[in-house]
Amino acid sequence: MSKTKTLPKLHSDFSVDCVIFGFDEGELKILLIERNAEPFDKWKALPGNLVKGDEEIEEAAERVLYELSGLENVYMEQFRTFGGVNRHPQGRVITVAYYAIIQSSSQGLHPVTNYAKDAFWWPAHDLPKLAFDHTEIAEAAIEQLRYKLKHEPIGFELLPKEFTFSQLHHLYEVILERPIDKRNFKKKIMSFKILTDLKKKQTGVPHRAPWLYTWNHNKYEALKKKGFVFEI
Amino acid sequence: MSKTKTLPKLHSDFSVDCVIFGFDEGELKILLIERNAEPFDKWKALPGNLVKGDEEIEEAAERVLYELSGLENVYMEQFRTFGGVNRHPQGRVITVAYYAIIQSSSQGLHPVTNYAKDAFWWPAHDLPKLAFDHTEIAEAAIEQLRYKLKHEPIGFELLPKEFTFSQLHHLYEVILERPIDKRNFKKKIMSFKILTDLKKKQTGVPHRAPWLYTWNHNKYEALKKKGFVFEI
DNA sequence: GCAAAAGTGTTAACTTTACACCCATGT
DNA sequence: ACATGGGTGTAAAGTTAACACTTTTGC
Repeated sequence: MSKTKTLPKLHSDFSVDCVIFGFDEGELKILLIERNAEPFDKWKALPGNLVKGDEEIEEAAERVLYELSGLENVYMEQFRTFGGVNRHPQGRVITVAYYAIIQSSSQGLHPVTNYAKDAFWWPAHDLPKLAFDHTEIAEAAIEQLRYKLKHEPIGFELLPKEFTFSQLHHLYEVILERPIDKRNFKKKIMSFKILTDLKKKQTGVPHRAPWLYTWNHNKYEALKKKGFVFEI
Repeated sequence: MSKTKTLPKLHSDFSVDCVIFGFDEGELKILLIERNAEPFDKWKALPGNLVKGDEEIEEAAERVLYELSGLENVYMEQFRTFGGVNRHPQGRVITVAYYAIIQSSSQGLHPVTNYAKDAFWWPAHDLPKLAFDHTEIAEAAIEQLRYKLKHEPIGFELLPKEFTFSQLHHLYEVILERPIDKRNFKKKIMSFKILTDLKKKQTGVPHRAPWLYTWNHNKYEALKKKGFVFEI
């Protein structure tokens, strides 16, 4: 018998949890579910699931998001792994946490599974008690989001494809929790040259109609290659 | 029988891997070991180990570092979890990767275990082929280190307690791989007021003796609380 | 006295901040 | 015509970048 054949078989049960951010009604929201199985039956929780034996971790995170929202190709990033010894009542289950950023939170969710019907948006600044260590995970994700917002152009991912300058401005003020000068903010964003002016105005507003913009992702990627760094 | 009692038992075998950085002979180095067990017997690898059932992940990373170096209370941070389906020949073993930064790499290692005797420093810019997916892990850690070096005062952790300005300057130039103006760099670092001037000079050098400084960790923490952000 | 690295200041270019009024639209 | 939010420019302050020579020490 060769040496390698005598090696013990190893096995992992581990999960992914997703902190899915949306921005709606002028505030940052997180998608929660109500569990309908033990452990923590009936508790609110982050969407998550065990990772299958033949599944890449990121695939699993994408699956969780897809089942809940019908969305694919969304901004998603692994940010930390949580593995407290007693975090899971069924044994040692570590969880790899991802955060995702999706557009237009109230509309546009097309859940694919049954259990997703109980998903709902919750204001990020006022989270309820969550199952497992999900409160800690969600808070870490919010911190991470704030950080990213300052250093990468991810704010656009939270807005509809066509958005106004005020929407973007508000988003930054709300998530970073500080006032930002409107004119200076516009100058800075414009100087990056990563927005396309759609040359059309929003309609149906009871005041001066604002111009619409869209984010030019390709242009950003091109600039980034040349060493450009986004900073607010 | 209550519902909870029927839940299946879950179990994880997972590991930590540590990318331990040192700075010596004017270059960035990584601590490697040569494995003396299957799988990947005789291969060079990152130090790492399975996490015990009742052990916190961070504890496990600290244990790995301690066994190899005798060091505790070292700058260490989890940076990503790697879980490719086929990364481990014995089954699905995901690994939580940490990087650590230690002072004065060539001296000062006091390994605690036997297997650590085969640990050695290797230049970070010229890594050999490593076991498992360790090459990918090490490269991700180097990228992370560069990033951190620009945004947090971790350069000091790589230097001896008492260091000269040139040492610090070199360290930044070498790790960031670009020339940095000596005078401007000094002005910037000094403006942060996180160094203590030891008012004594290095001795035994065949040229003008440089002043020695030490990093004032407490002062940095105090400033950070007031909103100060370190940026190079 | 020479080789080696340490130490030091000024100016111009650029970036950031502070700040207030008029404009377009719907009702 | 008025209420609502949209849109715009300038000047002062602060920061960053470029740049070269003199000093100290050991041999």
